Amino acid sequence: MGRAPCCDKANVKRGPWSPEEDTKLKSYIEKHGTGGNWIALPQKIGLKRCGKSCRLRWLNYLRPNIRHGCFSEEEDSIICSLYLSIGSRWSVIAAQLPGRTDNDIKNYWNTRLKKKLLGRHRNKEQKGRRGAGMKQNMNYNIYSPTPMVTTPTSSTQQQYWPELPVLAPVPFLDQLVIPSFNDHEAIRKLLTKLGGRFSDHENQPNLQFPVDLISSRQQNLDQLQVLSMPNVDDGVQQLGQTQYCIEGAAGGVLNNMMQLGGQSSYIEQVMNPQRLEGLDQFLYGDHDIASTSTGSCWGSETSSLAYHPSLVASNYEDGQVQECAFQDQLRYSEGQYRAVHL
DNA sequence: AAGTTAGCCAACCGCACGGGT
DNA sequence: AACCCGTGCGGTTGGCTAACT
Repeated sequence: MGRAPCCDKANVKRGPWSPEEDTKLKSYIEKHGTGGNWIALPQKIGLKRCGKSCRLRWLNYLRPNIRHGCFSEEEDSIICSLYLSIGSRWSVIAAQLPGRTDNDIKNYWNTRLKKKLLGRHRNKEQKGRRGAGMKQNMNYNIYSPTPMVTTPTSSTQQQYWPELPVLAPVPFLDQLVIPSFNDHEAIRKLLTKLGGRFSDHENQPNLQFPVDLISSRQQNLDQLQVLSMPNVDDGVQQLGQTQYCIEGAAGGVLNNMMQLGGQSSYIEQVMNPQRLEGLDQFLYGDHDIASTSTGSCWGSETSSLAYHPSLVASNYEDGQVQECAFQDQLRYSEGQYRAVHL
């Protein structure tokens, strides 16, 4: 025997919402709030709708500051980065894009962004098979959390990305489904080609996040820290230790990140513009990706996390919360995400 | 012009989780 | 500890529209 349905399916209206229904729901919630009980809400208003349907309509369409369509390049980059790191956690991704809903992002990813990525990838691969040479300067790595290091052992002072910490366990990601060889994997491989370089996880099982970077990052967050969803809280507390930035962000996002804090930020330390080039060019440019070979591979099937605090806090400037984005985040999260002034 | 296909997106479904009892 | 119930979430569906044949 399954659980009882949340409402009487026979007596609730389904399908598209009428303007009248929208008005009723919106005006009521604006005046009285949800009352903490979506199930009872439609009866109070006199709507013949399921409570869940009301909630969905409000969250995805009626609540203030909702934006639909016209995703910016920055948003594309953020979505891609987060998707590659945390998978289809649409609500988490949406929380980073004020005004966007998880449903919107999900639809956008499934209908456009994924195809955009794969389409380009395939085109480039075909190109590559036609004999394109190796591109040597594609050594940026949008995933590595570590700063570029100049090795004195090289006569040319070559820079390299230390193979650190590649797959540090992220508490709330340990249940991620290991992707089969499907689109996820294809995209991951693609992004790897863009420069994702991962160390051999098996050979370096106990990698730790560099302490100096942790402290640096945390100093920048002393104005405000955004704690993530409940089951993520523990992970957030360990952000500095376990998470690293993969934001293949477009310039605006990067700028926002760099604005965080007055001092040299984590992002500045770990991000090399060259490394961002890959994703952006992949998305928007005409970079010859397939001709690139970095010998990269994903160190493990488990996903790493891109949910770095700098991204979370990308709407903050000089420690001040930009009110709109802040409130929107709070509103959207409905308590699932808590902004905490420390 | 009519039929077919593909793309998009709002809405629904069902499961998991967490709080309350 | 077990159960109930509301909520949140991701996956899926169905309808509308545009593009194509």
